[in-house]
Order: sequence, then C-alpha cells, then structure tokens
Amino acid sequence: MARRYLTTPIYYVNDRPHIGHLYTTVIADALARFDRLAGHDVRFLTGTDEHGQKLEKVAQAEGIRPIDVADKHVKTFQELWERFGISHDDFIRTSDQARHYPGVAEIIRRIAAAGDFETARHEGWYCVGCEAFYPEKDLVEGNCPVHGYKPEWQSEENVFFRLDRYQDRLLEHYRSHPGFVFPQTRMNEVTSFVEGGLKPLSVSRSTVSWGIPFPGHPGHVVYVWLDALTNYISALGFGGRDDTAFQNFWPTAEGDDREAVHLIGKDILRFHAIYWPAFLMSAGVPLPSRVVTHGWWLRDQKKMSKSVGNVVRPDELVESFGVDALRWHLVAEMTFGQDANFSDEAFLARYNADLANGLGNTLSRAVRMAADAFGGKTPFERCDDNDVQRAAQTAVASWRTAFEGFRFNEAADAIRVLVTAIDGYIASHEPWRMVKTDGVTPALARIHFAALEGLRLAACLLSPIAPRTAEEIFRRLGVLQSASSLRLADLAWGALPLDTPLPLSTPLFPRADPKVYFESRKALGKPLEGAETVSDPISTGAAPAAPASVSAKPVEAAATPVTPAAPGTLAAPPVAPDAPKISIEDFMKVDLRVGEVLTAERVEKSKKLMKMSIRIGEDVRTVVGGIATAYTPEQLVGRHIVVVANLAPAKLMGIESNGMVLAASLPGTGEPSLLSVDPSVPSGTKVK
RNA sequence: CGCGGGGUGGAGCAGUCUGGUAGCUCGUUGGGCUCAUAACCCAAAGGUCGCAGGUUCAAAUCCUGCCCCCGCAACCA
Repeated sequence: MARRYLTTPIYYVNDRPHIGHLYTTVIADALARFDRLAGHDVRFLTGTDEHGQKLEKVAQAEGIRPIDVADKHVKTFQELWERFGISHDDFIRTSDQARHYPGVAEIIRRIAAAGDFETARHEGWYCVGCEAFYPEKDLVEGNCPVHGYKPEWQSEENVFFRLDRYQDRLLEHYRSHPGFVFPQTRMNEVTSFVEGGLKPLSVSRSTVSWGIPFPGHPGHVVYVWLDALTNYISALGFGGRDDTAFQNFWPTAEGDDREAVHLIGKDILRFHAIYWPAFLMSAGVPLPSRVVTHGWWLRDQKKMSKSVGNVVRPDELVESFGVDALRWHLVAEMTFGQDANFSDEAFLARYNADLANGLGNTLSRAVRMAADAFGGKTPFERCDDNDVQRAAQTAVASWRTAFEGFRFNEAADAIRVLVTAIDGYIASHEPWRMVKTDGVTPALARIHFAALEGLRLAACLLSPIAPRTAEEIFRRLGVLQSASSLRLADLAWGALPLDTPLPLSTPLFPRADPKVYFESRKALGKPLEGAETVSDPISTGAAPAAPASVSAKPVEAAATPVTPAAPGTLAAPPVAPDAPKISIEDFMKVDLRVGEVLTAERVEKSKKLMKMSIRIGEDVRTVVGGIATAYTPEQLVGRHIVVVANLAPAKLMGIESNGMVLAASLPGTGEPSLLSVDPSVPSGTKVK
C-alpha cells in the first residue's frame, strides 16, 4: 500500500477565504478521497499561516494580541472546511509552539550546520513612513522622495540563506525529475528562473516581532516563507518529540512507495519549487515528490454590471444549490493548470446541464421506473453484459487516469459521459413501453439493473468530487455505503443489491431557471459592491435563502445537515478605517492650487502614468500622475484641476514629477476621477 | 527587447507536449419519446483552428516571423 502525503498551502489568516482558497482545498480533498479509494494510506494536511507584519498591525489597531486575531480567523477557515466536507487528517497552525516551532528550529539548526547561513549587515537610509531603505541617489536633498523628511540611518544585520549555492543542484533535480512541477509549462518557468541566477535570500527580519524568534539572533524573527513552508514537515513531527508520521509519510529515496504532493496556486510556485527544495537540500531532508500547480479563477471577463444585477457571489450559490454543486462546478469548470473564469451564469448553466438535467434527472427516471415496476424495490435479476456496463468500464478507466494525471476536469467529464450513456441506454430500450406490452419480465429487470448499477458506479466516481451527493445516490439506490469506505473493489460491475427497497425522494438537484434566479437576486436588493465581489468571499450562512420557487435546496444538503457558521464571520470588508485626525495647521502645510493642463502625454511603457505640464500661476511644471487609464491626453489639455503644489519632487519611471493632481479613487476599480474646477477660475488660485 | 497566459463553429472551452477522421457544454433548427426534474433521445446547420511562410506523404499540433487580447512586475507623489 502506497503512502500519500497531500498538502494545501497554509492560508494567511488575514485573508478572507475566497474562491481560490476554496478551489485548492477542494481539489486537494478530491485527490485525497481518490487516493483513499485507490487504497493508499493517505495523510491530508491543511492549515494556516499566522505570523507576519500584517497580522501584527491588525492586532495593534484592535488593541489585542496577534494570536487573538489569528484565533478568530482560523475558526473561519476551519468552519468553511467543515461546511465543504474537506476530509483533512490534520490542521497545522504556524503559531503552534508545540508542533510547529520545533520543526522550524530543527530545519534552521541543520541549515546552519551545513554552513548555508551567513550574516550580512544591511545599512542605509530607512524611511519609517515607507518602511523601506533608500539608496543615497534616490533621496531628494537628503530627504525621502515620498515623505519629504529625513530618513533614519539604519544598520540592520540580517541572516541570509545561500540560495545561490543551490542553483546547480536544483537544476539537476529538475532534469532528473521532470514531473517535479506539474504542469510542464510551470516546470519550464521555474527552470528558466533558476537558470537566470539565484541570489542569497534574506531569511530573518528585525522589523517584525510577531514570528518565530530566529535562533542566535535576538530581535530577529524567521522570514515568513522559511517559517511557513516548514509546516509541511513540522506537521509530521519533524524536529519534534514524535516524528513517526514524518518517518511514515515523507519520502526518503527514489523508488519509495511514499509520495508527498504539494498542491498550490501558481502565485506561490517560486517558493515551493525553488526556495523550499533548496532549504530541504541544505537541511539534508529529501524533497517532496511533486508540486502541482493550478491557475487562477478570474471574475467574469465582462465587467460586473451593477445595473443588470448579475453580481452574485458564490456564497449565494452555495446557499441556493448546496456545497456539492459548487464543488462539482469548481472541479469540472477549470482546466487544471489554466486560468478560468468564474461566472454565475456559467455556474447555473453547468448546474442545470450536469446535475439537474443530467445526473439528477437520470437517477430520478431510473429509480422511479424501477420502483414502479418491481414493487418499490430494485430489480430481481442482474445483467452483466450491456452497453452501460461497457460504458462504465471505460468511464472508470478514464476517471482513474485523469485523477492520476491531475486532470481533474477530465475526471468530471468521465462521469458526465457515463451518465449520458445510462440515459441513452434507458431511452433506447424504452422500458416504459416494455412494461406496458410485456409486463414485468426478467428482460425488464435486466434493463433496469443495468441502469441502476450504472448509476451506482457513477456515484462511486463522483464520491471524491461530491461525497455527500454520492452517499445520497447510494441511499436512493438502496445501497448501504459511505463515501469514505469506498475501495477499488466497489468499482467492479454488479454490486447493486437485488430485490432491495428503493426509497423515493424529491429531485436530487432541482432544476433552476436562470432568469428567475437572477431576477430574484436582484429583487433581494443585494448590496452592489464592486471591489469585494472580485475576491468572492465565500461567506458562510450570511445570505438569505433564495425563494423556494427558484430552487428548493438540494436534498444532498438536507440529508447531511451542516451547521451554518455564525452570520457575519466573513462579512464584507470593513468600511474605511478612521484616518488619524490632523490639525488645521497640518492641513495648511499642503499647498493646493488650481492648475491648468497645458500639455499631456502618456508615459512610455507605463500603463497608468500621464506626464503633464501644468501651469500654476506664473509657474509651469511637470507633473506625472497615475491617470492614464481613465483619461486621454486630449481630455486633459485645457482642464483646470487641483494640484498639490508643494509636494517634494519624485522620480517616476525616470521622470521628475513636481506636484500631484488630485483625483477621487472610484470604489471597486480604483479608477481616478479628477477634481476639476470651473475654467473661469484662474490657475494658481489657492484651494483650501 | 521585463515575465507569463491566451487567440479553435453564435458563446464558453478541450485537443497542441507524443502530427494522421476538429471534440465537449450551452445556444439554434428539425424530428422523436412521454418513464423522468417543461426533463430526455436522435438528427442537422454552423469552424480557411489569429495571420504569413516553412518542415512533412500528412500540421490546430513541429519550426520561423508577424498581429491582436489579457494578467503580473515597474510605475499610480
């Protein structure tokens, strides 16, 4: 029995869970369930990344400890995973001093022993406002180009990891393990990046205090990625008192029956495919087997139209159609590795096609007819040689190949094809006609057996993707089976029990009329926010249920009641935080003037920048502003706008800008909208 | 010359690594069925696979050049 160690990234607790987190986790869950079904000994880990400056700041603002903030948000993730039926065996938190810290200490001890750490002094002008160092040449008259005041001379000692030493060994590993990164295009990307040269990596921070203290460097904490990546082995007990799980699940050598697979999104590929293996090499720990990378979910390529009311968030879809409908959609809709669009229209279309009209309706007709013919029971005679049986055989094979090759959407396709075959089989054999002409015959029983057994197998194949639905189908077929107890043997034809009661039920996935659905959404008067909808927070239990006429809640959800999370756990982002108050004197420091745009041109190679010459009274100066996405040069020339006249100059894309144009930043898109005054107001006029 | 993704019937996408009848879902049209969730089944229409060259018996697929779209990075003072 092979051992499989599967991980998701650990999610940063400051983020609200969004469709991306959900996708990675659902895919990992499906893979874990598939592997268990295939008879592997599986350990599936997920968790949270909790250290770092962001969290520290949030805690500061709220006047509580960072760990309290983390505790609060961790619950959100855990509840979400519970709700989505994620079958992880373990959950690691990087703030866990008993479980995680020893692993980090150990990997650092080993890297240090290998001589791959080195301390280097980092000195320079540090602007507290920018939280960044500036080279002498970027300072404007000795002041910060942004804030205009004198930066501090800071001298900081940092620990560096000699990543550069591993360039060749990494490349060698990629060569000898072409499947190390999946898919291939991502492997190429990583290879070319490493070929481009690696530099020592700073792995300690003294500007952050919420983190793991760096051994031997008081005042320093461990760089977040060195800390976070180590979760994959610290969770197995690496460096801890009991490392049995590490011994059992982390691969040791070639030809090992152990496989460690990291599932990630493409945004964190570099950390997983370059830094992490290098850390492990240095520490003398074998590398994980594969880094499997998926693409991103994009929002409707169409702008979301507020007036049309097509702003519907996944949590509303889940509310109306159930967890498994979304799981199915995520798996089936995205070609694994590529980017895909998430749209509610596509969700509805797929829901109706695959789940309502396809699987649900086929199950419904097959069960109803069989129950009618055989007195509420399954057929009394089996059939082992028919088109459904052959289709099922093919489906099982391609489903397995798909899962093994991380082509999850193809696994879903295999199920769809099988369902279509069953439906076609029923249509071509016309059992409804047979029963009228010939009565209840063995031939009729065989046809129904084929259809129902096909559905049992379809449910088996569905179980990694939509486990609760699979179990509900079993129940309706009179099969006593839990999704988690399934094994390969269950995929063999013919396990449907004969002459067994068939419970009748309401539709598995009630059909949804998209028109009615979207109109009801509009009628509910959902807040039509822009920015938040892009990130698709999956808020749990917050949305009101859709009217019953639109969609009765799928039975899957009813059959497996899940406790909804407390409302508001994932509520919309907070409104603008209170800006600190300033005095009138402070405000008067800002010299606002009316300026007339004389010329305007886009800055070469820049998307946002517009270079303008602006006349302020007698003075003509160059101002660069990030407004090129919203204005053409022609629209600007002649305009009287408001300018911050006494702003310290700064260089943007090599052009010195003397001043700043004021613009409102539109919610959602962030598009600028210039503050203009009536052209009759002479340029140079003071604004206050 | 910053990095990357993409351009395939009306829409959304597979297929490209490993050349060989262009596939899927939705939509459209016609027919069928009435067991089922106004579902389902069958058939049809619809594609110069971004453009131009090249390799080959054969190119959506390999090579070269070009065009267009979209992210990211830099820059939003």
